[in-house]
Amino acid sequence: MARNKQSSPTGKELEILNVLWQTGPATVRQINEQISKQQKTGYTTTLKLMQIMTDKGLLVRDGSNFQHIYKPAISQEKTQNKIVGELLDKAFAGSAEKLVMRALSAKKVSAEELEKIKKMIDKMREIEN
Amino acid sequence: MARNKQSSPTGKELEILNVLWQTGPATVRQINEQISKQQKTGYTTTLKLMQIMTDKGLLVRDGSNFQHIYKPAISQEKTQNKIVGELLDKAFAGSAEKLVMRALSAKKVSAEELEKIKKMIDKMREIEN
DNA sequence: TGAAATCTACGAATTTTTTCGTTGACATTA
DNA sequence: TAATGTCAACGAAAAAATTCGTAGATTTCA
Repeated sequence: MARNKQSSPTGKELEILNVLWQTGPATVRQINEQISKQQKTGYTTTLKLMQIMTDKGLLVRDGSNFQHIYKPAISQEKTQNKIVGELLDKAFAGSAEKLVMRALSAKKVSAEELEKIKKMIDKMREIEN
Repeated sequence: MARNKQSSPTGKELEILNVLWQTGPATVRQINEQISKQQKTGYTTTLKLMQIMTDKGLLVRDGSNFQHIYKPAISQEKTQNKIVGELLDKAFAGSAEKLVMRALSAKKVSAEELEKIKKMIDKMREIEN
């Protein structure tokens, strides 16, 4: 039975979701191969995790064939929003500005991307006024 | 004995660190009171956690008095950087731009703060060139 | 001083997350 | 069809994170 609304996915769950978001619906084996590139993981480990995730409502399974095909039940966008929301509370006292500042300094961002961000800010300010 | 370099603090650990960063060095009780505002937590639970954190090197303890005084052993800045770095990998495929976009849309940011961010971006672009 | 309150230390239990071995069903192909 | 390989289900174990009860030390103050 599907469980209730959850908080953010755990680390491994997120890894699995990432593969699915990037490559589309996939079998356990395909996902396990991707995951194992970074950190070798047993097949049944990934399988179990994905079964649990299905139970939680994080994944949807098509079991009509021998090989079950999984896909995310939640969008990357929504998940990212949830994660960022939780992070804001947990580590940035709710200040999105502080988080943005950290993100900008944590990693090199291309001039092009910086431009996109500025545009976004301008758009937000229009709405504000 | 102090343990090795860690990955990001766990959820509860972060809660404790937040209190310490915000209010400065404190006793277990003071911290427990703050934490319990959001989610009731037993005194010994917090105590134990803080002892473990001290062991891990996340906190420093002054035990010269009856009431031990704890303070963070790591700066908020460094911790935030680490957390954001991990988050980038885990949930944003390493793209700081995407994270920034999410953060901006996840929470209302004041015009003033938006301005600060723009300034930061401009500064970064100067360095870039 | 002695009862009550407060504190740390410690061990252990609980919960959550992650891992994996085994089993039996189905598929492939020689 | 028989051997071989792939798969999902399941239970259980291991690891990590969190919680708490109890005991003994120190402080407070009536």
